[in-house]
Amino acid sequence: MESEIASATLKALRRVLRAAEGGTRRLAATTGLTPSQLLVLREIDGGEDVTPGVVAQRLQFSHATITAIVDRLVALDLVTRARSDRDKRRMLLEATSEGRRRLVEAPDMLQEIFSVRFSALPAWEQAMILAGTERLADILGVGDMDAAPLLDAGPIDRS
Amino acid sequence: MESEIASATLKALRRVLRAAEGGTRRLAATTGLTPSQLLVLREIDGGEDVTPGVVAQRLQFSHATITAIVDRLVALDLVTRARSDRDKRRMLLEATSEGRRRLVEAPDMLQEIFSVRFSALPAWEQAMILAGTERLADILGVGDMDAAPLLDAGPIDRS
DNA sequence: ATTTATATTTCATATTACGAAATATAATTC
DNA sequence: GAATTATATTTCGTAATATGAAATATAAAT
Repeated sequence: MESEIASATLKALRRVLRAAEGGTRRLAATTGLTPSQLLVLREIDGGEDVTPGVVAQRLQFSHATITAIVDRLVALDLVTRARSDRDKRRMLLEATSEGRRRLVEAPDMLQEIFSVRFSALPAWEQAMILAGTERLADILGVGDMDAAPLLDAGPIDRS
Repeated sequence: MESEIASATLKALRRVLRAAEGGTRRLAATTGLTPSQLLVLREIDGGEDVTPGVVAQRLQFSHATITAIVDRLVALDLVTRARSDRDKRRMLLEATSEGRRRLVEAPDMLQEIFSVRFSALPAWEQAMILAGTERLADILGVGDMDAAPLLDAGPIDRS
């Protein structure tokens, strides 16, 4: 027994997911990168002392997958690998200037939309959307990304 | 220059996307299917006279990709293929009883969680979330593809 | 010194995903 | 009604994604 309002919300949520999805794709297309490559490149550029392990954890991919994707990014001269001095087991990943350029050239679509369309809305509507989206995120039960990068521990099992 | 409220909304939106993504993955893991296989199986089970073309359109995959995934679902005895009598170019796809069983056994966790928690909220809050989510979907700019039957997270495109 | 833990890569393998070309059927046009 | 055009799906070749298990290397603990 599902209320009318709940199913309407789910429907809207699906639209949101679909739109976000499409955005990532179009974005990847414009950069010449695959979505996964783009995600990894962003993670690398977005943090300090980024290692393959950190990226894997953040994106919920296996280490082997990250290695393969970083291989490609290095081959494309978008990323460099260097051993850490402090702990020689670790590889430090950094975006090259070309890598950063690509990210700048193909900015986050969601962010774009928000800086344009969202800010065109009246304040009360912005507030309503913010409140609704935050509550929605709460309901779906994922903690704050900054605070808890690890809550979501469900790697895919393909056995 | 980005407003505080816009970036907060963006942040909440990212939490939502993350939750949806994680949900689909965990779900696929429990069924023993890959996320893509699960999405395709759902599309097939969820409609009437489902053809590869319809599935491709709904999920925004190429026909070739759908063919490959359906091949696997058929090999797993979760789906059957049969030529349409009306139009012999078309292949009608149907979930087998085993295919339906899998879907029932592994219901959409996100939807489940959502339904339970959402209905526990007071009516005014439900209304606010609905309004916010619908506006958000409008802003993100995708039309209402009405019957998109299920939460849709993460197929990959490499163009 | 040995053991245990951590970080990453290599390897083998399955799957995803695509575009282009091929195949088959249906609908349209002449 | 034959030729053309459109539609639906598959096949083919190819690249990338993603995994688990094993290998490698370093660090930390006993």
